[in-house]
Amino acid sequence: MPALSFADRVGDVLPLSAIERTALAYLSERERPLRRGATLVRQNERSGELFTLKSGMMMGYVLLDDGSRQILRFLFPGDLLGTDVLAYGQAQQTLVAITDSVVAPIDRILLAEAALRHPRLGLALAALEQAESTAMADRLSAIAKTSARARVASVLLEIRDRMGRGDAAIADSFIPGLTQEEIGDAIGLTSVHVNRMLRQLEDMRLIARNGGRFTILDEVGLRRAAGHVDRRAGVDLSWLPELQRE
Amino acid sequence: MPALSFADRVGDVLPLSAIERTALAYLSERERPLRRGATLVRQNERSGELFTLKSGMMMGYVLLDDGSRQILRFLFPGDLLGTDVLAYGQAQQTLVAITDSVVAPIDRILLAEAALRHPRLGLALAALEQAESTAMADRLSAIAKTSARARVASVLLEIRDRMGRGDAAIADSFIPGLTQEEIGDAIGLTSVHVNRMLRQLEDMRLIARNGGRFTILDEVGLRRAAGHVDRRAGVDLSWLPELQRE
DNA sequence: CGTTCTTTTGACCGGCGTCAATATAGGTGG
DNA sequence: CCACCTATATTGACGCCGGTCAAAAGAACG
Repeated sequence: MPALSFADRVGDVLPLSAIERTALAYLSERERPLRRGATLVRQNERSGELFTLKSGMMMGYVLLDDGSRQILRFLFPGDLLGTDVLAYGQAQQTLVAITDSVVAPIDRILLAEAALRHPRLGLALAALEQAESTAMADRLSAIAKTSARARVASVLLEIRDRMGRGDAAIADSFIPGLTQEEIGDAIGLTSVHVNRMLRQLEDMRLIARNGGRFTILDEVGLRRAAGHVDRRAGVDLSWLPELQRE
Repeated sequence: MPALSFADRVGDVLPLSAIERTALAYLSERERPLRRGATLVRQNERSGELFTLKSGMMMGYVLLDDGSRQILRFLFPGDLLGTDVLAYGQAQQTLVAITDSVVAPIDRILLAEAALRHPRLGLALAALEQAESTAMADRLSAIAKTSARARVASVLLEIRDRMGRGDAAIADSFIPGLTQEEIGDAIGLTSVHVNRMLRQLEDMRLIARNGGRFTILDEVGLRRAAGHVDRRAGVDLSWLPELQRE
């Protein structure tokens, strides 16, 4: 089962006391459904909320001066969205639903108050931000140093892994639900070249495609084609000192 | 004057009470000098400390499977280094001194205890991490979408801006102290091509070079060549609710 | 004052973007 | 349920940006 609520996500990182968990659950009681293609937050828009993605799939991107779009991350259930409102007065990226989705809004002031009452939450947030930074560093390295084919293979594996976390049945056959243009905007390629690379991977018998459905035929080979992007260790806050006052 | 201590850096983001400031100052009392080229932390090394850079210039990089190096960030006085030990048991990047430098180590357990006693610190840390993520997103976008010339122009401007923060006299003439290979490793180019782009910028009368010294001849032109990398807003935590218990 | 690192320049070429044409799918109104 | 219409996918031709290889000239350092 995927982590769906905010409390679950923080709890992945840090064992929460019952009191902490209750405080967090209180923050994200509401739910808000989004249609495919709907914009949740617009870049540079002033906002005082962040969100948890409860179901569906979304993306965060920035628009560059030349009008092109850089997709920074794909978002899956359990992910925190729009955390930039913690540090900035306005959103730093646009958040759009790729499929029909449900998010739970969290008011940043309520969140801050919870963190002031339960100080471990602030550190857990810092750790989650750190993990996000590290993931972004991996993507940056991949874009800067690896070939188009490796990047396409890599993004396929990532999507599969992250979709699969919700449904173990999606072992090696899945429907990304992304256009080739979106894939390209995420990894710094044109849609035309993404298409060529997908054909190559197909010709190499690493994947098969049928309609929108992808099947991984040779996971080891695909992973090798991706250039061995070893997954980093998970967040670990077990070293945190205990301090009563709960 | 640049922010040099950890308390100063956090204080940039959040007005600190005297008690908070004292608690932070206590964390980074020691100093540790580093020779040019010295490695402070090695990737994948287990560590329980983070650092503030008090003087000098450093860089953080990762080594990729093909043996190449991706420089993730250049570090200047006031910056926090090695914050990944907060979320991970081991360092996620290698930290090396580019010039002779001085760092102040901060024990992560002591830092965590301080944050548990002064909860606003945890949120400030989260905000600083968020800012780092945003900066990395900018670099990723630049590497993915802009030309080699724009990236070189951009990194020159960034280095100048960040060096200049320490010494206002360094308005438009400065010595980066980076090899062209290091510049290339930061922006995803070979040193050969960095050299070609520097020559182009010189031929365009945007910059001049003399030994290791760079002079910006036409800042507007250089900024245009860099592709209008608009600086994002600074971190702002003024919305944080007050909550006694200090 | 040699040795090694860095810079500089030229020749060459391949990966990926651009442009364009066609096929296919999805979605909408009638 | 069909006709139309737009978004997406696919493929080919062509060209350029930036990598690779190589050689030589500085520059730094013991």
